[in-house]
Amino acid sequence: MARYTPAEIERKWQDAWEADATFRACHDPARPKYYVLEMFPYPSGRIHMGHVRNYTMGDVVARYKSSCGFSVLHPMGWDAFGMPAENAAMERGGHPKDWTYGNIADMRAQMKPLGLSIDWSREFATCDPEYYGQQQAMFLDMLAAGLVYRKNATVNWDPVDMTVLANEQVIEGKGWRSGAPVERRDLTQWFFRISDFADELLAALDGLENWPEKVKLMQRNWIGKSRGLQMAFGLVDGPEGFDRIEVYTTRPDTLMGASFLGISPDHRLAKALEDGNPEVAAFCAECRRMGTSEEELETAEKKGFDTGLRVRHPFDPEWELPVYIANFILMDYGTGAIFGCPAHDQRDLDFARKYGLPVTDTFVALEGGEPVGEVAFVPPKTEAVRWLKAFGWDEVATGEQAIDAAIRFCEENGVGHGVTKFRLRDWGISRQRYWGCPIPVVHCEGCGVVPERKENLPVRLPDDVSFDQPGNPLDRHPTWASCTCPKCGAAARRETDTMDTFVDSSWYYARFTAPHSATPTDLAEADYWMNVDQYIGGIEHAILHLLYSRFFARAMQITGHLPAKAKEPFDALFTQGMVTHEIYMTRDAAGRPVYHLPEEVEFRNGKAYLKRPLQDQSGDFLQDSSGRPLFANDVEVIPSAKMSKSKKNVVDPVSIIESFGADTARWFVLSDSPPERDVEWTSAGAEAAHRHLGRVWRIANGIAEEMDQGGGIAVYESEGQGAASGGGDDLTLRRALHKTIHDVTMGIESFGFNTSVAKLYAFTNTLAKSQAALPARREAAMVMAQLMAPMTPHLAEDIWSMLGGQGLIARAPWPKPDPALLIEDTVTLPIQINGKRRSEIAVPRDMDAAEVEKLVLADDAVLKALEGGAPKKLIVVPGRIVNVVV
RNA sequence: GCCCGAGUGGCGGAAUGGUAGACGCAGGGGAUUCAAAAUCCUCCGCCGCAAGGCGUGCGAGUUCGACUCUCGCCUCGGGCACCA
Repeated sequence: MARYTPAEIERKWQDAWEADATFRACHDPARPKYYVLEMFPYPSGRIHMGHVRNYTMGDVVARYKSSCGFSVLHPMGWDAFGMPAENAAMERGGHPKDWTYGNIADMRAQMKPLGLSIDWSREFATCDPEYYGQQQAMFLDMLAAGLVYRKNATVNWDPVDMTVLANEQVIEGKGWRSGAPVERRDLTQWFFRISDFADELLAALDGLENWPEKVKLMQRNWIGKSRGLQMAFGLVDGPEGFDRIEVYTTRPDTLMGASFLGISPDHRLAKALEDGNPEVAAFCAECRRMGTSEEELETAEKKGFDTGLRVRHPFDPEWELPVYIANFILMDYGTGAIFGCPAHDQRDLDFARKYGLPVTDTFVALEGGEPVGEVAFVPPKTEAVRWLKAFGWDEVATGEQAIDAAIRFCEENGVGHGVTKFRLRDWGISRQRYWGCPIPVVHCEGCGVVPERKENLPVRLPDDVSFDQPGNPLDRHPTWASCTCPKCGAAARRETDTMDTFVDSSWYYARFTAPHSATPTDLAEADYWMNVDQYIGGIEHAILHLLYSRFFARAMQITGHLPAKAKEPFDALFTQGMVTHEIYMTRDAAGRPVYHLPEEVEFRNGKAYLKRPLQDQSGDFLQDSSGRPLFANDVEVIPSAKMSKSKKNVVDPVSIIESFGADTARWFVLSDSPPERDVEWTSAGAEAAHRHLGRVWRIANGIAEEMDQGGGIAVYESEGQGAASGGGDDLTLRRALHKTIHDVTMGIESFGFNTSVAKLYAFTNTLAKSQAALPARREAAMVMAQLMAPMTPHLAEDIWSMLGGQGLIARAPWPKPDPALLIEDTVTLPIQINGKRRSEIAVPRDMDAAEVEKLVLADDAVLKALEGGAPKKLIVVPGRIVNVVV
């Protein structure tokens, strides 16, 4: 008997699509367009199951929309700049360019067998000079439009490697490679003025109806719009040039509870004090040894240094407060200075207890009203509290009311003014690295910073670089930075910083609409294809990548590279979960964990064993603490975690495709878990998926064989429609089929792919057991193949073709359910007694409530529960449920 | 530390405020087979002989009815501006 052979049919149908150019995106004004985009991958060298899941979801949408008559754009590219290429060059030699392009070739070869409906003619990598040259052109346009500027910013500096470190390269305050304590250092860097757009980026979130609420909320919090009071505390005998400290606070209502002033170690005053005082200098230096990440600042022990300076409270000249330099105050936010109100802020309270500062309650809870001890009293601003120190509002008022009144009071008394501030900071894009897009400016002694001329773009990265010494290879390259000033022609020096790789990924979606245009975009193409109708990617990009892209779309509109309608580039966003796997661990003689790949482990009687004893790199067998070879019954199974190389819990899609085929991998990653949640890869699940596809194929093949015996396809062409009028088993099958069309379609439309898969499983069972006539079963199998086509396209084509379908299933129109077949004549009404299901009755769909009540009251279970009495209440929800309250 | 999310059988999960556990995995029983693989049929939340009772992380609440809504906890995961 014929068998399902994925290796053969997948190759066959991929060739057929290729020959047909099925997935070539076609600018067809006569058809509505649909742009589906998955976040493009970083070319690490291997695709992983997360990629398979991400791209399969996009492929389902792309193929489905194509069947629905849309002209679909579904491109793929590579987010190809970034640190791993340089790390590889440092660790293993070689060149980042070779490493990256080699990885791209490998990953493309691994991806192609998945049978994704991608228009590969639009492929590009962000490290292509063609791409980054256009990015440089846009940078120059943005510079001319005033969207880019330079200022000082703080970086992590490794004093041994003489290099700037990324936050992830700082481990417990030390450089990951050198182990040297990291310092903070100020460098002049390029910034995009994203904070000018803060209010708009915030307001426009409301219009993004098809974005997940959680992503919008995260962005709202990130932008962090706040209304507060900016005011000054007068210094008592401050140093020369300092008579006041400007403070921004969102809680001016607690001003009467202030007990100290805190300033950032990077504050102008702190720097001035450092000069004359070694102790201050030492404290600030210690603060600067911390990393730059917010996480590190917030979790570090809160420390302060009493400057000895005092300020006067604005409401009482006799009331003086100490001024501390504190390690947790960011210079970038507000004014770099705060007043501390320990009673109503936990961090301030911890600080006050540590340094023996007073704690003054300004309000207490309406009930209870205990004074603050070791836990600050921080109720929601909407909660009414009793004020002990109000100035200008009622004794009982909410925080919000008090804040408004406090701002008003302060403004009236000339103490300060209400201001709106944003947490969002400008986007620093300078990176002191080689493998990124060069910033196209020139430093000229006479003219200063001069933009490169557009005709000189791209400013290409030099190929002759080495990574065998510390520092930025561009900076120490003997000739690359030497150039002439575009303005005066004098000898000048190129900017050696490159751009943040987030810049690359902030406009690639626009480039896909015209990937080979000689300008960053082609407005006619952008106008047809934009916006991205469905964007799909990981939740880890919820804030930065998506916010930067939204900013870039606006900047591109201002500089004429995108039409106004593309201001919000992603109409709909879907964030998918990760693929996880169990971790298999043993311990070596020293008790250190040793991790094992899934393929090294086998299961017997529910326990995990190693297939063969472990060897180390030199081939010696590893031993456990008692000297036995590490082998059987030593494997500890740790619950699922994100797949990572270090834990070896990775499953290689290539080996899955080789043993089961792409359709099985695709079917599996779509089944089981809802797309937005993590899915656990299990070999049993993969085998089940494969078994099912084989079953579907066999059912279809059986129908095809019956057809052959009955005279071939032609006989059924004319009878196909006749199936609709058949009664009995034919009708039952067709009802189930049309219900399945409806359910699967709804599942795809709502990103409930797992439920679509479940409905297809269920329908397969129905079809397998159906006694319907051959034409009805043939129709059912063909429609089922169509419904499966977005998920398992090769299998679907094969079934379509063996049952006599015309052309490619990829080009067949999506089936529509017949409404008449969706309505059941009889419905089963569950009967609840006091909310618990106790019985059920079958009634005609449209029976009126009074009739239903009569039947219910005659039901055995109801009679028993009533014990002869009357029900207290009888609720009939027509067509759904009945509840009897006794 | 701050922000966001998720918790349902042995496992992954399903369920417009209306039959909790669809569908799949694992497991039990059976058919087929010399035997096995493959395939097919069937049972399967927990306690209980049964009647019945209990069940959606924990504790309250709203409702005729709550996995679903509200409040308070617990646990796990993601993000925190130079990883991408």
